[in-house]
Amino acid sequence: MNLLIVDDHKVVRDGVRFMLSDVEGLEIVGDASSAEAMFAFIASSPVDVVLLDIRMDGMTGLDALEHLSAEFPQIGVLMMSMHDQPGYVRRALELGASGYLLKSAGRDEIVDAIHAVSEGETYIHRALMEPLLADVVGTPQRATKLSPREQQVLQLIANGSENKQIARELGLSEATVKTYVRGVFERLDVSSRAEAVAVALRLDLIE
Amino acid sequence: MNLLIVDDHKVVRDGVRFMLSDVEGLEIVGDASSAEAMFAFIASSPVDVVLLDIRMDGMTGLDALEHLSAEFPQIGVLMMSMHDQPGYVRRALELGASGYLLKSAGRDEIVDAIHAVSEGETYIHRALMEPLLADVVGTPQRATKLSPREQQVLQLIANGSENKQIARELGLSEATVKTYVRGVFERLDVSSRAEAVAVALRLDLIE
DNA sequence: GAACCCCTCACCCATTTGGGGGAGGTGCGG
DNA sequence: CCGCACCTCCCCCAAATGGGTGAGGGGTTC
Repeated sequence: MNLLIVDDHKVVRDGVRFMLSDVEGLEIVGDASSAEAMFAFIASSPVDVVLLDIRMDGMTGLDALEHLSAEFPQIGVLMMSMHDQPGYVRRALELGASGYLLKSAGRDEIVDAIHAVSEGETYIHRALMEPLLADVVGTPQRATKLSPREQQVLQLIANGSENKQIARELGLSEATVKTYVRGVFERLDVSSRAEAVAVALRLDLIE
Repeated sequence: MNLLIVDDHKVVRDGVRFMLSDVEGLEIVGDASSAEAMFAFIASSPVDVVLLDIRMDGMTGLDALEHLSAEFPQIGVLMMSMHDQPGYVRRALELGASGYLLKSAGRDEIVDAIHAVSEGETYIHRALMEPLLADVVGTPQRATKLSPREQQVLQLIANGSENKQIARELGLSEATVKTYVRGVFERLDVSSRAEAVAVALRLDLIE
């Protein structure tokens, strides 16, 4: 089985390499420090499972995941993250991830997860399952995606712009901007710009 | 020389361990996954240099750094981070760090940094020096710290509260809350609550 | 073609925010 | 003791925000 490690932190790449170096039937065929490098590698070499960091420079892990599972659905993607918020897990699964690991995971768990993913199963870290299920069953799931315009507007809000400035910046009327802001509030289930920014930053919807 | 690794991600701890396992004159005497564990270890065993993740569960790396350099000034602290914002670096140095590494660092850089720190020098990742200097020389340095009250207020703002609610929550008058908000704006050099939340989240001043 | 989402804009209205000013109190370090 | 930072509160005022309702057009999907 061919494993590709994608993470922009060299210590993590090397750490995983060492941890998995003596696992039977598993070959680490490469590593990449960016989404671009990952796609380049996949295009030239067969890969069965990708171990993908959820947060990277430039294109984030989630964006990369989206393209990856759209273009190469046969490849199993195991997301790795330092975040244990259910929102991340949910979004990753929606975008086609086969598994979700925390960076606090030990060797055995990583190996288990890779095996599970290579056999088409889904592996989720134990500690994440419960809140995830509660999230699914329970509350009116907070959205995990904004429309492009909404995202733009929220980004500008996070940068300190007020509606008038945003309208000018985007070439819209102020009324339209207000409509988008309301849309953001609804989707994120918040009631102020500040809270919206907090939530969106946590969910990686904006930078 | 005795090195202690502190990071809540097991892959990072193990990665560093493997990377440094064959370095002459360097002994990795232990690792810890939390600030509490770190202090417990230091209390019972001599440590020369601590490799400390800037972000951890519970007490953050920066909090831990503050206590560490206050109580054990003879210990060299090398901060490790995924963040390359100058704000982090500045704050870490203010709090007594001897060096600052990115997690994208390779083996050689880590070894260099540890040696530098053990000899009392300060090691900063090349790419971080320039913006840091620009920051020092240039613009009216954005503050890196809020007063406790300001921090509380901003935290509530990030959670969606408005001034009246904050006042009730903290048992203050609305006027007082407004004063704190103005203080936050000044310190962070921003002009809206939303921007303040964005900046503070990035600087880890609030959760 | 009907349902649905996204984009765009408008009007109304109460409340909140942002930005000045000032002013007392505590407590700590030089 | 004096400054300084922090905490607390008050006044004023213009501007921005949040919360409705409504409405037309474009595109996709079923």
